[in-house]
Amino acid sequence: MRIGDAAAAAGTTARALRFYEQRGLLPPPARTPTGQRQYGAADVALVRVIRELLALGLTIEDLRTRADRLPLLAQDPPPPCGSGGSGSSGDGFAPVVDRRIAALDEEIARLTRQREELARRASPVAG
Amino acid sequence: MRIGDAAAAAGTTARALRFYEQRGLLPPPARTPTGQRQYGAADVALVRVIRELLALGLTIEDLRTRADRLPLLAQDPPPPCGSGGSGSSGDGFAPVVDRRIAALDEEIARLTRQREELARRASPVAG
DNA sequence: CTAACCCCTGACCCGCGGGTCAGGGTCAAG
DNA sequence: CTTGACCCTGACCCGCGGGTCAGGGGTTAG
Repeated sequence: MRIGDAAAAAGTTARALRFYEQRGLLPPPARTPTGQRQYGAADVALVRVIRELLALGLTIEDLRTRADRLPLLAQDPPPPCGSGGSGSSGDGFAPVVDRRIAALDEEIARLTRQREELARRASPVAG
Repeated sequence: MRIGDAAAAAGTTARALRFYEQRGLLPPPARTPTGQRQYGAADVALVRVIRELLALGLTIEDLRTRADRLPLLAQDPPPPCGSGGSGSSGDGFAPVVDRRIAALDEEIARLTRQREELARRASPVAG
């Protein structure tokens, strides 16, 4: 499977796959003798996981530092929960997920304050 | 008043004042014979208004297209309400404020969905 | 007069997740 | 063999509100 097909199968672009590889999220795939990247179904599943986590607001750097654990999340049945307390799979993602949730709470509160202040100015019922 | 003092009085930096001037938010001030910018109290008040509106999420472009109306907002008593319906002062800001509020609502909803999805994954009570 | 600070313009830098081009090589079908 | 679609790398571009640097000149207290 060449990069364009793999990208389409994962719902993204070839550029994104090269970018993830360059940033260390995606392991360098095998190459044909002429240098073209070759992907398999597992790679496509991995890319889907990466995009899902990015869409949830984790950063490239968050994923890069835990790139070795990403394939575990890509398996159809998530691995059985270990003794880890708050992780989604006993993996190392709990800290970054917790930080992201905290950042989201802060951001939501900030935007809510902005919204209220703007609404107050737009209709000065008591102001 | 030179730029550094005006910036400090408005709670920002000299760089920001030059930037606002370059983008057309702030009228070009008088200059000394040697080219240094000279500001007055009205300019400082205007800069305060600009920063307030930027902090509420309006863009440089939003303010640029209405730069002529900004000084009205800088006056201590806001001008009496005209016949304009939903404006904060019968000015032309209502449209951009409404758009910004809508954008905020959308963004808040998006972040809230992200937060819920992350929380769901972090503690899979019913995954 | 000199030191220390201020100001001038113009240009590049930040984060962040890629998009888009430029200039070339490769693959599959006709 | 040619054509068209695809792939390669490297480099610059986006938004956005400025920060920071570079190289030069102004200003003011001692």
